[in-house]
Amino acid sequence: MGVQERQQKEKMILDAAIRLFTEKGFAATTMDDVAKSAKISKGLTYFYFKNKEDLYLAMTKKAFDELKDVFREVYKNKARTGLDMITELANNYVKFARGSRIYYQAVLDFLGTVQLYNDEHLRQKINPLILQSEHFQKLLEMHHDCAKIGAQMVALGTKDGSIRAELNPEVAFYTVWAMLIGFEKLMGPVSYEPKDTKIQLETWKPGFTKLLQDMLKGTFQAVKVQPVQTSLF
Amino acid sequence: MGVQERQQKEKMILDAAIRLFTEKGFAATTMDDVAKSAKISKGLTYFYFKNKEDLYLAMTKKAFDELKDVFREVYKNKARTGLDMITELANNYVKFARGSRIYYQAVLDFLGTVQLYNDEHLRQKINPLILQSEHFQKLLEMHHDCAKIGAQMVALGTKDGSIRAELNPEVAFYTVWAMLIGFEKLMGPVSYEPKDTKIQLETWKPGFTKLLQDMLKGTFQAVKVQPVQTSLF
DNA sequence: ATTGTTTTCGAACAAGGGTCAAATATATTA
DNA sequence: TAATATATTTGACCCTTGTTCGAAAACAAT
Repeated sequence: MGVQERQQKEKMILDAAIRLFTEKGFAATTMDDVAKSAKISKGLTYFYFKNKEDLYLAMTKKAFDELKDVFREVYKNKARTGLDMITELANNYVKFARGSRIYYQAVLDFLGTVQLYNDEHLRQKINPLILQSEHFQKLLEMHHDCAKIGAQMVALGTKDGSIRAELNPEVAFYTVWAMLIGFEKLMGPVSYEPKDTKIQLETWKPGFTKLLQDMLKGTFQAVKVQPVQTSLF
Repeated sequence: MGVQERQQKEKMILDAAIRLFTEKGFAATTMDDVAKSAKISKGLTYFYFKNKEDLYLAMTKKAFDELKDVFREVYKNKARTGLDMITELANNYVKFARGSRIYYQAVLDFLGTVQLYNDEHLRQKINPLILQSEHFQKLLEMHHDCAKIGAQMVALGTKDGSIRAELNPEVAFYTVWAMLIGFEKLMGPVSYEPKDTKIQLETWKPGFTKLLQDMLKGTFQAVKVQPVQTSLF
């Protein structure tokens, strides 16, 4: 069995797993399910993957692949301002989160794990070796790649004047990213907000986008406009 | 055994559970652990709590209690601008997230759950009854309370001039909250950013805060202030 | 004292993740 | 080709752990 076929088989199993994770969630998916779905014995899945978490990490890698694609795809079309890029990225990021829930979940879980290992207290206990693992380093790198592309977009914006020149691209982009992560998280509760509340999905999304753009370009532009308006009276 | 004593006992168990969740994490904590730690039999824990998740939800309620306190505590001191309040809230929110990891984790998990049930596809499968459960409704309400206090702060800010008057308080506050959630999530990876990267924890935190404030007050205020400062020279 | 109710326990069940020795298939060598 | 080494595959089995349940113990009411 060549390397070719081995990877083929791995992919079969992983695909089955992802399908099941998507349908029933990670916890509710048993290794038996995966094996059955891939038409092999349970034991064999442990031949190709160390354990259930390993399967999840493999999926996480695919998730980051797709996420990176989202970033790259937006970055590709350079015939517009940096702010436009960021705006489109924001839209596509949310689309990605919605469209590939398990993938997005995997990405967030990874961020959570990293965060966990920053805690002195917890680093010892749970599983001290993950941080060094290949998986982990690779994922961290992919995350970093995304951030780099995003920062590039902001950098372009500062040059073409669509984004405040004084902003540090990395800092600004990480902040934008933070907004997106939080937006997606709060989306749920907002949908369940009682009817009498002023915030609703329909009002939040455009409001959020506006604020995001304001933050990047500043209200500086508005100031230039305002005097003109005042002078009308 | 009066209601008094029953609640006492419940609290004993819950406290034991929380202690263990904190130390070893939810997954690694067994019901045996909890029982042993509370000095009762395993079966009895199921008399007081429906199951392990019920225990977690009980903890989530306490988590939201504390979170609400964070909001209230900041809101209490009214002798300052709305923007100052939001700034302090941001600091305390992050402090809370760091200081009470499991509590914060529980809050985020809850948001995740809500989000899950917005998905047509998933709502059917996993557990269709949680949404209607008392727990769930109560938690949603507590979340909503926090949002209301936060929006109040922004509203104050729009009145005292520290925050752009044209902002919708609810929209603006939810956006701030989103930023905080994302900030905390991205904290981990940022700490692990390779040394050659421009973003580091030390640069991000102040940069983030600055952007948050810029977003709320716009650069408009800065324009008003600047002339005064300039005239000093 | 007797009966009913609440609390408590510990044994047992079932599900599921993970292991392993043996069997089967495949490749290599003589 | 036969024999041997290696790689793949299986299914039975172990072990942990969440959860259930019947019965004992403690307590309250009659």
